[in-house]
Amino acid sequence: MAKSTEKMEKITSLCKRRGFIFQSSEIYGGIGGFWDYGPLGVELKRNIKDAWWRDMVLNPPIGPDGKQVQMVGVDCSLIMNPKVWEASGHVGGFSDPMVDCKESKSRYRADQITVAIPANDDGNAQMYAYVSEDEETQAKAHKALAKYLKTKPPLDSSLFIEKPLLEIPVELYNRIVGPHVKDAGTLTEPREFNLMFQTFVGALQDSSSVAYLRPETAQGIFANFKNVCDSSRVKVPFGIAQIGKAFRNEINPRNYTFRSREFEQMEIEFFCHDDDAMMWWEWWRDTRINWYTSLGLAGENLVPRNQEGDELAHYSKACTDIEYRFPFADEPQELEGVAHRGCYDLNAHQEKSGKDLTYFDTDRKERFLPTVIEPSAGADRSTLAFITEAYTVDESRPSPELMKFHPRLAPIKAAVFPLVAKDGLPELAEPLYQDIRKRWPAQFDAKQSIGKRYARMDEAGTPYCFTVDGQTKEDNTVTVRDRDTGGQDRIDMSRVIEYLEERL
RNA sequence: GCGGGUGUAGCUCAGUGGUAGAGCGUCACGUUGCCAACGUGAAUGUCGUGAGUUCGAAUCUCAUCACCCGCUCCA
Repeated sequence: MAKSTEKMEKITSLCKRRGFIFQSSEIYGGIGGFWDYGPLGVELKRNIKDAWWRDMVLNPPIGPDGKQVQMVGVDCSLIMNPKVWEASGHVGGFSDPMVDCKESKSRYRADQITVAIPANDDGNAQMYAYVSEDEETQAKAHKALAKYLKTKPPLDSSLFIEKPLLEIPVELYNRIVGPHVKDAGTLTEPREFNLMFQTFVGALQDSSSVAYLRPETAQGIFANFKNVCDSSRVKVPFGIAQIGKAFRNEINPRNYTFRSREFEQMEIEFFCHDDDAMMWWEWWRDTRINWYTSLGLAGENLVPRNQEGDELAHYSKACTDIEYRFPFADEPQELEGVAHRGCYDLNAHQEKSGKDLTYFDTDRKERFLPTVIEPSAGADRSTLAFITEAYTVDESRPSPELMKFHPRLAPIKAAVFPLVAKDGLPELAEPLYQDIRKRWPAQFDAKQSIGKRYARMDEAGTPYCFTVDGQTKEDNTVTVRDRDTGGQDRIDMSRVIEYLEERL
């Protein structure tokens, strides 16, 4: 087994054991692509989302123009008018039924397959499928059918009929020879490959009530562009941010929580004049990279990658994927995309809705459709990256596994221990604990040996442990122990809050 | 979606047809008193799920679900 796989298994095991991440509905055998956060995981993820909101929305860095960056937030519904997804391009084009060929591993659009059937079909005859309007596979199918009918090509048109694949009952598929194979029965039944989750709005479940769980949070922002402009006194350039759940029916969920079917996004749509767009794009790219770095995703594992040429959407001028080297893959995997989207989205919604979404810039005396820069981050992917980055094995320690979370992200900020559970030490430690927990998530532990308690906190990633001992009774000092070094300092008990404040 | 592997206690795993196990963790009591210490005791299992074969299935067969690995896919 690869070393990296072993590391990933150690991480998943610790995450389960300590209550970071559980498989969804585990007692019923789980469900593919869905995950739950446990008591420590929910704090960690919440800290990540809070840090993002604080650092990007409430107090973003100074902009590339030297001015404060205007940011506001929204929280949109998961289900929107289905026309939103028609405008965005998520419906249509990708909802065709597909058939797979088990033998050739090819995948075809079912409505593009034609089947040649012997005219004198006795109920057992082989049928030959080809890709409609594809001369090569058509010729191959006709030739094979001629051979099957024991006649010489060219095949007489009276000897066979042709039907679209979708008009042939699925029960007969075992008699169909696929376009790129020699034997019958390799085609699967047609399946929908639309990755959007469908649901129904209202109690009557018919086609008029079909709706979708959003596959991204971005469209709620675009749909509310005008509302935000009209209600919040923002002026272009400005950004709208949203954190929320999104859903995609991933064909193949994999790699722990990385490719989940239900996931949370942290998205910004930043609206600016096209003239300034590249400047803002570069600024957001750098800002986002710095954000990850400042919270501990430093070094070689964080890899910005510029999309080039064909990879870029046709409307996009630039896009950088911020990627991370996870232990489960050789190639870095995307945490966030910082995309220059032109005015594609607003334009699409303007056309579909018939509503004017242009913006009048009073400084420029110009009416235009703003260009959008979109830093779109995965909250669960970031969480997994921070977990992976924090996971450390130090064989020289009595308890080798520890989580080196950045103090801002640590689920528990501090722990308070009486060195022993007697001699009045718990009574001394208790008020300190009560003091700390008013400000930060903290734990009190008087059970078992002191070493075990430190070790437990190391696994949870708690950066600081305060221990009340015999000397506390004499001079009111406690020891503070650092998670990463194991080193200890003595500080006055009255300085503990101050000590934490300086570091959190 | 295809192929391979795995599934037994919270975690790691042993258990090849005949009473459900170990280590670690958890809890209690005692001891100790700054780094998963020691002793004693305890709790914890739909053996992934469902069918089948059998007098009898964790074990054999089939199906199914989940996870892992390699392809594939990822608008």
